[in-house]
Amino acid sequence: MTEAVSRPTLEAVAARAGVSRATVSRVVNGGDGVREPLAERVRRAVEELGYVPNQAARSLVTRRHDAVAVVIAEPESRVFADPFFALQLRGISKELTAHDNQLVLLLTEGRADHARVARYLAGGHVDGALVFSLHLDDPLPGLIHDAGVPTVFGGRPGWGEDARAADPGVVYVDCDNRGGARAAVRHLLDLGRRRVAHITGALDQTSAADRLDGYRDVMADVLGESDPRLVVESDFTPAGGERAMRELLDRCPDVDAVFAANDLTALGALRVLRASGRRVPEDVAVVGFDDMVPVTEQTDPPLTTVRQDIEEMGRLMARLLLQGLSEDRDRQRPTAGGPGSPASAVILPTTLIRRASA
Amino acid sequence: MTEAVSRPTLEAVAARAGVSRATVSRVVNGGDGVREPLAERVRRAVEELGYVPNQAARSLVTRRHDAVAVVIAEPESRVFADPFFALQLRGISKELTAHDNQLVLLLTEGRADHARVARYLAGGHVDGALVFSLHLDDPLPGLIHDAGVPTVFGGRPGWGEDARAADPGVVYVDCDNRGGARAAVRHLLDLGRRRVAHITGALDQTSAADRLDGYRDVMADVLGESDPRLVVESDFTPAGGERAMRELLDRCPDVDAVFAANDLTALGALRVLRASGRRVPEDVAVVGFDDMVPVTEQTDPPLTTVRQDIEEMGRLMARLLLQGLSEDRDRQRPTAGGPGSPASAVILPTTLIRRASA
DNA sequence: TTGAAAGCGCTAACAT
DNA sequence: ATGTTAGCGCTTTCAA
Repeated sequence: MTEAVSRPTLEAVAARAGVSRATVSRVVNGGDGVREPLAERVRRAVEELGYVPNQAARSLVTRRHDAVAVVIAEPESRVFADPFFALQLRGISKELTAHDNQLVLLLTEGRADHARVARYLAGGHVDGALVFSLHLDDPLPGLIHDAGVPTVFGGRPGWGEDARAADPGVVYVDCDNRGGARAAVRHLLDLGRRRVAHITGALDQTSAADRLDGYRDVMADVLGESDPRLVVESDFTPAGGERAMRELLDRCPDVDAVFAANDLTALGALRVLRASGRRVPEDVAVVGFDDMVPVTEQTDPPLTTVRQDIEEMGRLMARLLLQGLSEDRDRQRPTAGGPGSPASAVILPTTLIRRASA
Repeated sequence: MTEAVSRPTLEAVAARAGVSRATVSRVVNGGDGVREPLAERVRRAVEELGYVPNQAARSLVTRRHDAVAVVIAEPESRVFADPFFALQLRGISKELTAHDNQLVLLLTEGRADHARVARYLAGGHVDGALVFSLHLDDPLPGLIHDAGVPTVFGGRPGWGEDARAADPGVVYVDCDNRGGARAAVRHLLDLGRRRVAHITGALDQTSAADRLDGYRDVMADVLGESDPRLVVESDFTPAGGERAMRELLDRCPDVDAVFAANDLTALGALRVLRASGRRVPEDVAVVGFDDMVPVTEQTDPPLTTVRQDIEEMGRLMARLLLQGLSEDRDRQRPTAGGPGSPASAVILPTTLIRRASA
């Protein structure tokens, strides 16, 4: 264990430079209003002593932390098996870093942790929060709201239209799940497929629900009523995809296309299709969602999918939050949301990426 | 954006409960030395006001933060494509949470970020640091040492025996890379294979170097001098594994076994082997390293590999750090390392997991 | 432009 | 057992 020494204070720097603490403080924080020769002396003293401001003391008076919490609420930790979160984190980290903010990661392993997270957020450790992967009945939004921390959600929060209307200040970033799903299904129909199935994601998440809606939109539009047996519920994992695909082959052996709720699910489906002797795309065409390149380019055959720019979503969430924070500071009052406030939802577009699987 | 309100202070709670700030402080921090009726009154006041202690103020006086930085120094962000980090993070997060510590994640996207990280660590935001994925010429250990933050490294730091000797306080957790590699290669030889190749990891990391050493140990032992063309340098990624395997087939078409530096590499190798028409394990046996179950169980054929308990490593790193911190506090002085100090290296065992690929 | 001084909210001696 | 008080290191009026 490396040693931890007590660091010099403003006071020490001031003494060394022969000025007051106030002057040192000014220099350290941008230094306007301090004449050059003096400022230089202070800078040298800072350098010589290796002075680094004590953040706790600073926060105590400024009430800023330059830190943002990232809350990932994935009970049955799919969290990291899925590159999805990783990519968002990357985007967030980049944006925060660019604005000299720190990232405090709060992983919740289930209900038990919610109180802890709420307490932390209420504790005023961070200036704001970025929250992911909410589920329908998640108590977190309520707790976070009560904690009074400016928050941006990743993905449309799912606590119902009523609550949504009651709290118009909610800000979130999402991709056009429904539109992307429509494009995928339309593509399959354009290919001449008629028995187009859908393996859903975890339906307690809005992304999964929205993709299902998109699928239904197009099926209903083009084919009139669609066969409900063609929809199998799953959970965004490869194993779930396998299970679902098996069930699908069982109930509808004549299926000729599958739209999977994400690439990981498609991966599982592909495996089962191959094992069952079906050729992709000749017998069954497959489309995924997300476009995790390491996955989609290396499946056999390479996966046609709906791309969303996940890293950009992360970056955008962070940007929105920081922007909101600085606006709050400018007007000395937190934003309450409402019509005049920053966009309360940013929906990123999706693109269909054609590869060999459909 | 949700609103942010100004929270009640100790003072307010004290007023409401009709006691002094000190008493409230005592109750809030465990409450020994306060008689029950009073304590109860305080607790009620806390409850009614929704009081949450201001962490900045507390840290200012206690010099504790109950927060630990996790530094992941992976320049060319393989960071999240590889479940490895994710698993470690999980372990760390669990352990920290159990001890009411927060996790501050510092991702570095290259050299440029090192100064920032160093500044942050020196800024006294966190009580300690957990540092991963160092490379041979990494300046980070030096910077961290200068910052004077208690640190535990993940994986044997690689800055040479000299520096290592100069700083005996270095603590790290690693798995028995060399021993694991030996077991893998011995297994292949036991299978009767004689042209056993090794696809290395990124050799600027000690884990890769140690696995290579293990391979060489056994090859030299059993076969005497081994053919250097059987070793191909790679980088721990699937794409790297593919490249390396192609090169290997090129130079040694008679190869009958491959020990890959990790599972991801093995994945790439398997693909190339299949594409080349070789059967696994009949023509070429393959062994990986790590045992990322989602990968190893779903390759075709399932991958024989050397298991290390990655999550446990993370947990252990955190535990070691927290332990060191509390000891430091007990003796009022940071640990300087040395013989009397806590274990300076914990090496976790590895196990060979036999599946179908070898 | 610079300095003096008053806190920010909390803990920890020290009194009582 | 409880209260009083003195800071922790910093920013920020307010005077000079």
